[in-house]
Amino acid sequence: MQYNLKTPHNYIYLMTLPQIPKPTESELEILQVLWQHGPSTVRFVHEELSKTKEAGYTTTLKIMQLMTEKGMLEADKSSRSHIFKPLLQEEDTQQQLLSRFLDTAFRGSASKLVMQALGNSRTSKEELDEIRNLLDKLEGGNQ
Amino acid sequence: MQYNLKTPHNYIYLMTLPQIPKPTESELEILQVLWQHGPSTVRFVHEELSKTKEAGYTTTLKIMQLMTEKGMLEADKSSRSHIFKPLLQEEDTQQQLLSRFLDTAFRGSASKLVMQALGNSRTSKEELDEIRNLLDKLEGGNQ
DNA sequence: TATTAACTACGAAAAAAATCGTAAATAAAT
DNA sequence: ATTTATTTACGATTTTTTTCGTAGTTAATA
Repeated sequence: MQYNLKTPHNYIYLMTLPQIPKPTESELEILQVLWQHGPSTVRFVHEELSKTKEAGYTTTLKIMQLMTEKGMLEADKSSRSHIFKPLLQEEDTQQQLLSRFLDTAFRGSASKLVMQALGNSRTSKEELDEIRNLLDKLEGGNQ
Repeated sequence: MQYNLKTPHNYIYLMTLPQIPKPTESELEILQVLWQHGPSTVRFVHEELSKTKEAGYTTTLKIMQLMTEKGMLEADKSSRSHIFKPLLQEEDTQQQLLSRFLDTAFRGSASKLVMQALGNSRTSKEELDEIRNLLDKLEGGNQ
């Protein structure tokens, strides 16, 4: 089952669904690999993580097994190398994390966060234009 | 001593300063109170936190003491109720947390983060204009 | 002055995350 | 058919973070 919070009547699901705990940083790293590359084996995920991080294979395995217990992943065990797919949607999770991060790190000020994010990272002209479009839309509808 | 990463020659300090560990979420909550209200007693911080959170007084005390050991806070012990002030600057810390969050949650895509942040929080016209100004500046200097 | 209240110090424990070793099973290679 | 390699299962340990109780000190109050 996928937790897609954007289906119609999602408020009903939101109330009845078991609460998905916030992924830890290690869990998020694993989710990123799965979101980016699709359902994968532990081996693959571990290789990906090893590019930027030092960790034992069984550590990655263990975390992924725990994530499965927690309902974050689903394991297809039909072949020997189990294939894990994320049950959390990337955007939903990002939204959830962002809203929390915004509160704890920026005391809820989205504009401060945005200013810092833009100020300190090279963002392409295309992306900046995209943001400008969004601004237009927002200012139009706002007041 | 204040860790102001924006002083001249900060690269020298950056290399010689002991590494300040990333504050945990509880630590960040405490820092927020201190940043917002200035140097404060444990009692005050604890009262503030209690508005939104359940926790024992000694818990807050302990965390603040640990933060002092770690070099995040400085305690003025001249009066009985110690007065703690943050040694981490708000903006520096936010920048550090943001850059990490950007990587782990948004795989480094600032524009995605910005779009989601703006899309899902009511931001005033004034703030939107401020962001637009920044966009202008960025696109000017970019290419 | 005696009692009560508010603090800090400190240790210990509980909870949450991450790490790792080893055994058992399965597949692949020789 | 053996041997070797890969994989999962699982328990145990370590590390980090949070929580709390208690003792001792200082200040305030009766």
